[in-house]
Amino acid sequence: MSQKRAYQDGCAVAHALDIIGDRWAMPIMRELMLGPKRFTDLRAGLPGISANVLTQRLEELEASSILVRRRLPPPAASQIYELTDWGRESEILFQVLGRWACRSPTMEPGKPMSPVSVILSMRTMIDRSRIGDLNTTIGFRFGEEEFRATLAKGDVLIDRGVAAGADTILSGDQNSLIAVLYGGARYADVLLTVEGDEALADHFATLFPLPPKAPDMVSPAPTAS
Amino acid sequence: MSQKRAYQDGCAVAHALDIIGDRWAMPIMRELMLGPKRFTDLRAGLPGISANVLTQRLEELEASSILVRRRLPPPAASQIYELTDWGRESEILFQVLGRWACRSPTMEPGKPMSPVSVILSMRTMIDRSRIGDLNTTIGFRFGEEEFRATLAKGDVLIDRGVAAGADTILSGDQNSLIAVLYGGARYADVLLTVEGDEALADHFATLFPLPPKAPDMVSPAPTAS
DNA sequence: CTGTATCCGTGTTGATACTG
DNA sequence: CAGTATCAACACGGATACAG
Repeated sequence: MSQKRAYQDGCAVAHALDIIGDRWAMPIMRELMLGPKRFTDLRAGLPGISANVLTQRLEELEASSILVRRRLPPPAASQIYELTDWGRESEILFQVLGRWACRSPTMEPGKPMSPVSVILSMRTMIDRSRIGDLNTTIGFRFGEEEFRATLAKGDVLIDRGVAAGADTILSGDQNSLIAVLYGGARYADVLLTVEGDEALADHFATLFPLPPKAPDMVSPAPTAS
Repeated sequence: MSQKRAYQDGCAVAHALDIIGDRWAMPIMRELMLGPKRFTDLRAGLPGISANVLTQRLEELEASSILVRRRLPPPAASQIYELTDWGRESEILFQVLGRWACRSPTMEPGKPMSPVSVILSMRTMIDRSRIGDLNTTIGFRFGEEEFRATLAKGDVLIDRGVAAGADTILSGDQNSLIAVLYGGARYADVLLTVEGDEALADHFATLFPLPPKAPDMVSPAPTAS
């Protein structure tokens, strides 16, 4: 007889919080954003979550039509979790939330990130105006997971995909890439291997400017007339 | 010695959830979005919150530089809570969250909203392309709170402000306005009083189109090569 | 009147162990 | 691999009492 705790509020934001405001809900969605995953793969990208909580969140997210559970065809008889179209449209939430939060006065860098987080952060933070006439492909290998960034016509597409064949391939620890993109580190100083065009890899690292930190104060007077 | 539960995750979204992911944190920010409020005013806009939880959230939000606590000058010796600049910049979170959530297959309308929620929903949902060359002011009176919408040059500004002097003034129950704007109800059928230009009030109500509901399914194949 | 502190019943969360 | 069961710790909501 567990009536789920809910804001009794007509506000759409309150409804959003009712369905994705529970602990771990959004990180789970994040891990599925670049393609379906199995239960165990989800746990790997969510250090600290326990199996029972993951089970419960998956049920709730399925009930909210954010994801669906599918059984793979016979050869691999396992289950996978996959975002619905509407669930995938929530990526804008992650982008806006990420852009706002990275300016937090209390955010401290250096904590580990999952491969999917790193790729999504690139999708969020890349400055398209800096792409210019770059026309190239960059591959990423983080553990078992592979991704690819395609830059062309001043735009970029970053997605899951085979790294082989890219003009440059970055392999190793995804956290090291964060240190390079946002922390000013050089590839030589971190746990990343660069194969192929090294100049391209260096240029790529300049496409991710960090916005300035927010001052923790309130400006003159918002006025309530 | 209570170390606050936190995702140990470098992802900026995880940091965002660490500071605004707790229950009631975002609704509190919402209530402050249109100007500072006192403790008791906050409770009024947040039915269901208990005093101790509100106190705790206010402390945490202050520690995160989202709001500041100020003591008003002598005459009214009470405290107010006010968003910082960065806190106010979080409105984009509410807008994106609201636009995404109002398409939820499981959202049911009709639940009560606070005056601030209603005003913020207008800021979020108004379709600027429908404003045309309207040049007018509309006032709102919900209980003690007054707001004003100024339409000019194809744009709109909606804020706290005295309703008197507007071309049309809508007074009464804020939930009734929701029914008119998004539910197709007419002013005559709800608990709202229209003073002034009634045709304007009717036209105003057509500026808030609802996006279509999301189907609860997943499209063909996102491909994970 | 405006908050703050404390207690208590309950539900949620999280760690470990275990089963199909 | 994919979860379920159990149990301890914590967070929440409500009530009450208290301080400026």
